Amino acid sequence: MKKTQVAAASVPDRRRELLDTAAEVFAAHGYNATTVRRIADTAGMLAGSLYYHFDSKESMVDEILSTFLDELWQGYDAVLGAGLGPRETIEALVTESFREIDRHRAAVAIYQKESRHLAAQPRFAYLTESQRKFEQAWLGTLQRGVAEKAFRADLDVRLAYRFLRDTVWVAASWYRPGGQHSPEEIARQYLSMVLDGIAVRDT
Amino acid sequence: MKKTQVAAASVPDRRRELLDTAAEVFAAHGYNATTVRRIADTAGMLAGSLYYHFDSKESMVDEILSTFLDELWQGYDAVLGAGLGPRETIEALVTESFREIDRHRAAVAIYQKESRHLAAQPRFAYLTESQRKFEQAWLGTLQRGVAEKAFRADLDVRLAYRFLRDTVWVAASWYRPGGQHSPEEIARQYLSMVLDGIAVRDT
Amino acid sequence: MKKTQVAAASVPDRRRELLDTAAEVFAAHGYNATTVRRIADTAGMLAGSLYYHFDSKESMVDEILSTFLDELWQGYDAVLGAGLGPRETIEALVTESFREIDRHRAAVAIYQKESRHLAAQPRFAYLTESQRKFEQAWLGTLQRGVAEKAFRADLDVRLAYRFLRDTVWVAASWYRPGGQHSPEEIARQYLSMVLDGIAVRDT
Amino acid sequence: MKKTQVAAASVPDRRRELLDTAAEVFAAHGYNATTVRRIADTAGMLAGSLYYHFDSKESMVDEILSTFLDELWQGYDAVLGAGLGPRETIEALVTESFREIDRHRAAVAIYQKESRHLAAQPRFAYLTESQRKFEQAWLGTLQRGVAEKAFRADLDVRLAYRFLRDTVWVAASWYRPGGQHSPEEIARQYLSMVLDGIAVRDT
DNA sequence: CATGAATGAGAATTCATTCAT
DNA sequence: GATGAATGAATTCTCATTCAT
Repeated sequence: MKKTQVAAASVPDRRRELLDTAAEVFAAHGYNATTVRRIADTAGMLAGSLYYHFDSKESMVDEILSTFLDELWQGYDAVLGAGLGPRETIEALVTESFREIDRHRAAVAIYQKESRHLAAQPRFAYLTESQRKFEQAWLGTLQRGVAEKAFRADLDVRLAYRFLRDTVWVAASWYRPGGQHSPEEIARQYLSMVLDGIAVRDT
Repeated sequence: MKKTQVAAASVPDRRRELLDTAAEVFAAHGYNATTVRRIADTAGMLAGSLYYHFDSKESMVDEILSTFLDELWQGYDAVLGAGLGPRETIEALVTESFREIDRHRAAVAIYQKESRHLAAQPRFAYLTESQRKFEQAWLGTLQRGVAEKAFRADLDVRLAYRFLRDTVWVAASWYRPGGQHSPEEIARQYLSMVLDGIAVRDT
Repeated sequence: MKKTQVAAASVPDRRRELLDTAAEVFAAHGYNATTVRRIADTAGMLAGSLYYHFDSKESMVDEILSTFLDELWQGYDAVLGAGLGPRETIEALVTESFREIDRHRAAVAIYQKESRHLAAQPRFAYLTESQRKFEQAWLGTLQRGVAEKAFRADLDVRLAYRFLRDTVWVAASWYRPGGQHSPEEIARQYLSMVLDGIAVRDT
Repeated sequence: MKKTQVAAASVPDRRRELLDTAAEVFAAHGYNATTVRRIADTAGMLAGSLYYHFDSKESMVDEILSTFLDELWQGYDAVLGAGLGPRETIEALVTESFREIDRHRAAVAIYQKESRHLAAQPRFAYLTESQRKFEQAWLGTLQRGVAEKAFRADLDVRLAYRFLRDTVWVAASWYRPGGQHSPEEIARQYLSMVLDGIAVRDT
């Protein structure tokens, strides 16, 4: 009985397993520098065998990135639809982002490093689209925050947007899941720096 | 005589010119994805001809990165040796960094994207070394700042270090020299966010 | 009991069915360009499953071609043994050929396109042998026809042989069974052209 | 001086030389079955080296076929524009065709065997276009011939067209330039058979 | 200094085939 | 009988690099 369950579950599992392996290798060495052979080696099979499961190396990144982005946007949309104030929205988005980094570190790292080149291909148009929604979400919240006097009026909002965006996502390049800080803890620290600064207040 | 002078002067100039071209292409497409042919095309010559000037593709990045780092450290060392307080040191380092981004945007972008894998090769050991000095300079200043109560005592200093470091350098990926903001202006804005936060203070 | 009968009968039927499918695909795309997977797809199974029925892709063409040639030679031998005059023999051979094209269009097309390279392998020696018998039958009949003054004395007989042979078999490349002309009708037209020419006679 | 001439001429010559080699191999083994390595071997170089001269295997056949068709149509257009009667037009077209077979045997053989598959790709649309012009030229001439009572009224003209077309071009599969018959001689014999038939006339 | 031509070591991908289930 | 997964050899193509001219 258990066997049946396992078998039933194992159909998509093999795929997922291989994609996780691929994501790890892509993240470590970069998409271009990663050979299909290396992925296969890591997965314990021959290069050609990967093609039973995937059409191409490209379709592997594709599936990795789109799966990640789907999940990311589920989280983001929940936050954005929750009717929070600007500061709380930023806090929630940052926290959600670190949770995603925790869950999909490899995918995030790939997204960081490769999305620019990949987005040039029609197949990856959704990367550009995601980028756009991203900007809209963060920039909009910042602008609302300035309007509602939650954020400083003297900020260059576009600069602040880039600052926030990069600050959060670059973390994927050094973050190691299972380390001493939980994603929530890191988010709290980041938010503290971003919102209140690192300088002691001159009161 | 003039000719000799011109010739003498133009030899390194040609080199520099080609390196600038190469840096631009490396920055735009990534080191691996950049073919020697593409660099040559951009420079208006054939791929093989580049080998009159350089030993290899690798030696091109090498020269690009080491030239950049040499200049960077000249600036950093001046700042670090000036006997400034922690906050002023951070301000000066950030400003200096944005000036470097302004002057060597391509080199900085390459450094960002490629230094991790390149550093694995002995030839690029200086990248790791630079990284170390980097960390020492920033982390040390932050720690001094906490000790001297210039920076908040409740910070995770390592986290703050990464935060600062990434925040500054990632800018190379979107910065365009000759835009509306001078590097000093951008530095001022960044520092304002980093030091005082983006939130309105509750006075 | 009935089941056994059906099963007994359906074993070779399934084989035939699969061979027909394979022949169709081979004819449409060429032997080399046809993947086992494509045959299997067309037959509604997976590539590996074909290997329950056949040893190899090669053995599929083999069976297709040899089955066809067996039947062809049965017809030819009947004609050649019937004691007809040269003109009548040619007429009968041409008619028989068009009937074969009608019945085994795919096999004929494969034979046309692939027999040359296949014949290089020992396994397909019978193709060369068939070729030889072919030449003997047609060339012999033509020579007999010239001797008996049924055919023009001024012909280059070898040329005429190739002319006839090609003329007939190439038809397999455009012939569609079930079209407006019956094979006998097409044979009649071909024979009319071949025997009497297309020009109006100047009498 | 001679050297300069040779050098000046050798630029396109190398290309042509390689294309001739490629055409020969394609014709002998089929486009698909021909590996790039084999072409390179025959040309005395390594497979990769071919890519200095050509973009792809496909672009090699492309150039082979289009060069051939260009020349063919030059000849055909001259014939078609000469204002000849139907019979003379057919005679001239057939003769011209055998001359082309003599000059471009390999290209013709490739055209015969591969144009059907190749024509499916947009890049080879000109094959379909050529096919169309072809049909128009031959079929038109035949119809005119019937109307002007040069050709028999009881012919199925479409059948006669295919008959003529195949009859002529298939010759490329066995024709060897430099054999005992000149192309003009072969054309004469073919025309004699096609126009007047192989049977002795009942006077 | 630069070109044209080639090398040779991979790279991604394809495919006939095998085999345990 | 058929499936799913894998193998391994071959194929096209890429690219850094070399070198005679």
